[in-house]
Amino acid sequence: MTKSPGAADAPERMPTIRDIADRAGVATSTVSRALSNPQRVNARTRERIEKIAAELHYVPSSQARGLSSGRTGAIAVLVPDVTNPFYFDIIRGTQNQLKAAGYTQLLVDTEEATDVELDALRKLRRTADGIILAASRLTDVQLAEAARLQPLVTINRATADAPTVLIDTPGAMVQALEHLASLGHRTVTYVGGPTSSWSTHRRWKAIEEAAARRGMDAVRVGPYSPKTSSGAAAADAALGTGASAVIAFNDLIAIGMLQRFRERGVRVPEDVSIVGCDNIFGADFCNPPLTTIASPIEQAGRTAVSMLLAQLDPLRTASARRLAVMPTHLEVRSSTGAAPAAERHAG
Amino acid sequence: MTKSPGAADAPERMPTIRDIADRAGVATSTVSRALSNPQRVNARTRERIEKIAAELHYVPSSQARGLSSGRTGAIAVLVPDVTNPFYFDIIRGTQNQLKAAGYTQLLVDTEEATDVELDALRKLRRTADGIILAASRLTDVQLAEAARLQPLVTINRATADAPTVLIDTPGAMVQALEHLASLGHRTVTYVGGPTSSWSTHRRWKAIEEAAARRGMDAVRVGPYSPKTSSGAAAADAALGTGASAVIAFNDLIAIGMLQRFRERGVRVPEDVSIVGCDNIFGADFCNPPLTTIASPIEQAGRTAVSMLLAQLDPLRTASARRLAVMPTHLEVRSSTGAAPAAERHAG
DNA sequence: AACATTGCGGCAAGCGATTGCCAAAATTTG
DNA sequence: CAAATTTTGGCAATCGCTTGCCGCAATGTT
Repeated sequence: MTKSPGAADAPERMPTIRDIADRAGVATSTVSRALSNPQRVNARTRERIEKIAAELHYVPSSQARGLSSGRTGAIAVLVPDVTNPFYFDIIRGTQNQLKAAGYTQLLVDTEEATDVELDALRKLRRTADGIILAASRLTDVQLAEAARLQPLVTINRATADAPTVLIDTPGAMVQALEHLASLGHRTVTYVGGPTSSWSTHRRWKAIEEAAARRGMDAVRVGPYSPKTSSGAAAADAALGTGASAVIAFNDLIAIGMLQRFRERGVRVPEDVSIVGCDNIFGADFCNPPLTTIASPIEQAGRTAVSMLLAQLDPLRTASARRLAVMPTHLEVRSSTGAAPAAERHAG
Repeated sequence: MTKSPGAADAPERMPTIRDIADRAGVATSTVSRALSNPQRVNARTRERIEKIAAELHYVPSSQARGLSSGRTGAIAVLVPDVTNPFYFDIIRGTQNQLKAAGYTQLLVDTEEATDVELDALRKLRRTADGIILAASRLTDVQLAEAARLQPLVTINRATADAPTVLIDTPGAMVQALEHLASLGHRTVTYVGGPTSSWSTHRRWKAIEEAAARRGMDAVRVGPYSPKTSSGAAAADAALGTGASAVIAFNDLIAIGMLQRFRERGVRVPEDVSIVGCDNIFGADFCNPPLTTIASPIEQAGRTAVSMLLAQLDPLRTASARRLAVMPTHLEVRSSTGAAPAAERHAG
């Protein structure tokens, strides 16, 4: 006896396709087909095989499967910062949809850095069947190259080279401006996000144009890192512009500004109005609750997954949508109010 | 000519260990060793190989590597709800540490459901080298079985069968109680979390005991789902108990309660004091800012990774820590205050 | 100088699936 | 009932890498 029977308490070997084949008295290829290509095999043998597989608690090795088939069953989701609540919503959306489709989600934080992003992308060519790239920091050329090498969908980063899910925040910026104008504001300052962010430029452009159209003044400050901690500097800078209203790149900055304004005794919205962007967790219960630009972010994540999956499926790839634009709207809460008298006279 | 040269714009085949071997004029085994077992090969040949690998932008196939070596290079992190900000901090911590160690993070949402958790665990035996199980809903037996089958570390769920990272919230509950007592509160109600949560029982027990010791009354309401939306019901129930102070299972519920209290015209902290738990994003800027139990959650994630990695490493596995307790402290903000007069007299 | 070590690299057998090709069996067709 | 098809299942080659084993060469030991 080399081993006492029953003492098999060691890291039990997992059953393989072969164990099933032996028990069923068929070849491994038949088992493989029965399990992943059901119509290729007789219904009765398939059932028998499935039964045995279930008894054995068989779980296919995605490794082996991936090696021979080329598919990995995993989709990577790249976000600039896992810390940012905005991406949480995206992650939640992708997670849901991916799980439903039987895919595994690989979560990668690119640290808002282009090189980390490129590096991850390169490594993932092997590991993932496709990529969802949120708020990419890549240049157009880099993005095109990446899209050429692997199936990819971008979120909030338009490109002709890959399907894209856009959140129409620029459109909502116009709403925000109108909202502020109707409250009597004549000048607005935009608190910009990271220079590498495609969105911040889009938003500023939208604001600039809309402001020009309605004869308002718009100035920009920044860039600021999208964190609440940037809010203090942003608030001080905004105050420096003398504007009575500010639109922030995102809610994180806006919430940070709220706190700074309080410290400095600046009342919101009496002295200054502020609108954020993204309607993140917390925007509704901060003090005062933040007027912000809301959109179905989680759905953006889900949509991105659908588009990617369509791209992966040779049958649907042709008919796949290349662009989805998520609607946005201005969620008016208490951080915006009538412009102070001084501002109105100046106008 | 079967193919026009240079027209290789198709999904380029990725270089393999073999391409490198050919160029370097060595066997694939040498390349393999040079790349993943450097001291096993001569420095000069190693350098040569590394150089060629770099030129080719070689990326090893984790699939193939995993298949032959048994290791996958991935660690799965299971959380009950990716939506919950508390887990965000954990995820951030694990993500950091895993990336630093060269591992890939697989994020899985178990939807607070035991069967989903078990199912994921089973599938992951093949896919991941180890598991980090946050706030597991498993029974002791299930957990023991899981730990037997694969390397695993739990967070906030003690068990003798696997290394554990505990956040000492019960300890902080005592602090919270003392804090409330010193403010004149005589009775406190605990708003419980999900029945399947191990933490909620631990916390209640700690409160019960501490309250008994200092002659306070403690009652429990619940269970409630850990979401802000549960706050309304929780707030109403808490009001029903007549207690002047409440300790909530977590900040999510506490923040939801804050909103409900405002709706009902109950002032915080004048009429009722409330303390949360976890110090999540938002606890500092809600209205009023929440007194809560804080701890280095992100570090808990990092520690869990370290413990798991130690377990994976045969050299360190013996010396590995089996238990880490993260310190906690009461972060006093504005949601707690002196007990209303009625309460003080009653005491 | 003869022998024992050690260092370095190659050979080849897997790891667990998938899949192209082929042949036997079952079914349809003329 | 034979020929033509279609089903069904097996064989065996891969996928890209790791690793045990072996042997040669270089170094170290008396």
